[in-house]
Amino acid sequence: MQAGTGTGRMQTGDDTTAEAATVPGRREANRREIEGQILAAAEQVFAEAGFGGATMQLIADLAGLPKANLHYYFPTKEALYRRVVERIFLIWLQAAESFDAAEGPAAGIGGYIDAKMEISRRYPAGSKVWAAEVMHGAPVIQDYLETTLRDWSEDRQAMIRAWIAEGRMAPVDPRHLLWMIWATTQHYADFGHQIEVLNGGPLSDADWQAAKDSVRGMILRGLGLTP
Amino acid sequence: MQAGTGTGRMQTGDDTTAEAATVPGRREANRREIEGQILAAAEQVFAEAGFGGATMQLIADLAGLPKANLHYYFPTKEALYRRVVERIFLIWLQAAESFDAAEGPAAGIGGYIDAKMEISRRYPAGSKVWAAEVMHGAPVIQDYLETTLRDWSEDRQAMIRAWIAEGRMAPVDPRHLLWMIWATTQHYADFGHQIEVLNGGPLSDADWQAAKDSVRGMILRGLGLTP
DNA sequence: TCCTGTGTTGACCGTATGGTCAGGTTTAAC
DNA sequence: GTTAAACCTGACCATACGGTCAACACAGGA
Repeated sequence: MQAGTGTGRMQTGDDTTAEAATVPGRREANRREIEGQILAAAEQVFAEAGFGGATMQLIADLAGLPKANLHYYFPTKEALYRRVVERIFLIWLQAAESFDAAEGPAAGIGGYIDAKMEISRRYPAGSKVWAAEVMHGAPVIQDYLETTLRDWSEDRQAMIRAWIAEGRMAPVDPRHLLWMIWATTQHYADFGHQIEVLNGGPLSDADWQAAKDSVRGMILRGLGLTP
Repeated sequence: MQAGTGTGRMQTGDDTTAEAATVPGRREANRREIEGQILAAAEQVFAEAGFGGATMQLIADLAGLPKANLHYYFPTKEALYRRVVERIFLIWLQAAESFDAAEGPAAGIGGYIDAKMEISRRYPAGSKVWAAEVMHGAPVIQDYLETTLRDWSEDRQAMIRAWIAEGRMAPVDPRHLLWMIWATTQHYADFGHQIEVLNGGPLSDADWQAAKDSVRGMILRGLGLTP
C-alpha cells in the first residue's frame, strides 16, 4: 500500500526554467530524452507488475540504465509512479476536446468514444496503471479525482443534460452514461489480455475498427441516436 | 511479477477426503471456518494492495491469526491468491444461469446484467482481484481463460447469434456485446472508489437501483430491445 | 490414562528491494 | 585552460518480506 500523500500539484510538462535563456541546449534535451525513456519503461513495468510488484531494477534494465541513475532523475519509486499516472490522466483530459467541439450529442459523444478507443489502443499500459491506481483507492492521485476529474465530469454532465432538455437524445442519467463510456473504452486496454485470448490473438486493424463501430453504435443507439 | 505456472486445475470446493467417513466433525468445520476467514482477509488485502503490495502479515492481522498459521493452511502466498481468484471466477460463472434460463434476449441479457451488477455490489474486492490478475497478463489463471471462459463465451455468443438470426435483436457482434456487459457491470466494482468520489459518497440503495436500470436500459435499447 | 495426529506459534533465516553515497566523468560558461 | 556545476554509477546499507522450524497445545480414539 503506497504511502501517497496526494498533495502534489500536476506538472503540466513545461517546466523550462525561466532563466535558461540560452539555446535549448544538449543538456536539457538529453535530460528530457532520458526521463522519457525512464517513464516509458516505468509505465510498462508498473502496468505489468503493479506498483508493489514493480522493482526499480526491472525498470532500470528495461530503460537500459543503471539503477542508481533512476534515482538521479526521480527521487523515489513513488515519484516516478506519480509521473506515469499523471501522464495518462492528461492524455484522457485531452480526449475531451472531441467532446467539446461538437455541435450535437451524436458527434460529441461518438467522437469522444472514438477518441477514448484510440487511446486504449495506443496507451494500454498507461490505462492499466491508472486502473490499478484507482482500484487501490487512488492513494496517489486522490486530489485529481476530487478536483480536476470532478470538475471535468460536471461540465460534461451539464452538456448532456442540456442536450436532453432540448430533446436531442434520450433522457439518461449523464453520470451512468459517462461511466459506461469510460468502462467500455478502457476495457479494451485494461482487459486487453483477456480479449486477446478470447479473440484467439491480438486485435487486427479491422478488429479495432469493428470494436470502435460496435461500441459507438451500441451506445449511441442506446441514447436514441442514429450513428 | 508472480511466478504462476498456471497449470493447476480448478478446485471446485468439495475437497472432502473420501476416507473421512466420520461425522462432519468439529475439526473439519473449524478448518473450513478458519480457511474462510483467511480467504476473506486475503481477498480484501489483495484487492487493496495488489499481489505485490499485499503482505502475509497484513492478511494475518486482518484475519486475526499469527502469520505462521496462514502457512499452515495455505502453503504459499501464491496458493492463497489463486484460491481468491478462483472464488470470484466461480461466482461469475454462476451468474450465467440467469442468461441460460431465459426465453428471449431481453430477459436473458437483462437478467445477466442485473446479476452481474449485483455481484459487483456484493463482491467488489473479488472483482478487483480478478481485474488486477487479468491486467497483469493472467499469470495465475491463464488456463481458465483459455478453457472455461472461452467455452462459456462461445456458448453465449451462439445464443446471441441465434436470437439475431431469428430477428429478435439488432445484429451486433456478440463478442463486443459480452465485453461491453462485463466492462460496464464490473466498472462499478473495480472503479468503485472513483465512482464514490464523483458521486460525493457511497452509492445508496436507490443509486444502485438507478445504476442497474440505467445500464440495463442503455444496453437493451442499444440492441433494439425495449426494456 | 496414554498416545498419536492435528493444529498453533514465536523466533528465526536468506533474500530482494528501495534508497544512499562517495568518487569519478562530462559539459559548458568564462 | 580553469572551474563549477551537472551527470553517472558501482558498491553498499537497512529493512521488510516470504517462508521455515522446533517446540508446544490439544483433541479424541484405544
